[in-house]
Amino acid sequence: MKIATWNVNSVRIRLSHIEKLAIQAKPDIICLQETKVVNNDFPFKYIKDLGYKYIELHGEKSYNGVAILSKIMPESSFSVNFVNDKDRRHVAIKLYNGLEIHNFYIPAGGEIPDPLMNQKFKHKLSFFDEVTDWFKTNRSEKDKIILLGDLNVAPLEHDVWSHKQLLKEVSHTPIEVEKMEALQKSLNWHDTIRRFTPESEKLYSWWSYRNHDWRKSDRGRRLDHIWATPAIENKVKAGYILREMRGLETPSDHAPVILEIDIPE
DNA sequence: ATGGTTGGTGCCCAA
Repeated sequence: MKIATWNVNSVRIRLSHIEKLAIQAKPDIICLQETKVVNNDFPFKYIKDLGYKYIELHGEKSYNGVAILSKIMPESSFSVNFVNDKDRRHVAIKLYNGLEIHNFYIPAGGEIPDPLMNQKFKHKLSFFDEVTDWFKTNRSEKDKIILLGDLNVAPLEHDVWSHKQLLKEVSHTPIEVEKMEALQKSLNWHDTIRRFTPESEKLYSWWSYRNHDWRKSDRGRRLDHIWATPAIENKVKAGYILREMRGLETPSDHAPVILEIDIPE
């Protein structure tokens, strides 16, 4: 199986980009974040014509929104509204082979990394706490689960272009990394992408629109992740980032991340 | 220290 995650920053304006991913990488399942559209206005026909007959949505107007596009029929799907608010940031599917996939769009957290001064940062930290509790309460590390999406934290020194310059920047502050590590410990999740690129090597999935030449300045961050429980860790065959998709015409600021895993459908 | 760009919206917000 091949599974992709991609923050597309509006699904309706990125249809040709999704088509390119579908044709070139041929994922069985594509998880999207920041679809920015209510369920009724989702471009169903275009996506189904690409071969993704099964579409699970948790969308909202203008902001956030997640989707799972699948060639394989899911057994069931569900969404959780973490931090008890209206944000649509999670959707999950369970397949007939027992594999469960959780697609997340974790809050970005605003500009100021202080939960007392900045409600958005507080929201982000609480979101991590609730997701951690949810997995501890409802799932076990013996379950076959993939957790993926735009987690909006670059945890490792070489997940950002300058560790030193970003220590006080939201996405790379010690408190956020601590929250992410607590989530990682909840089910002993494995970072499937870093297994294939040594921690000493720079690896990014996002480059700001605010750099004139993203390729030249290369001031990226690894905000998008794919994790697996220990139960399926040994089935993982490959994990990588499709950097070239950041260089398409009118691109998303994120690149897709791909997992190849040896689990029969 | 500041500003830089994009998307969806509606007389700016969020990233």
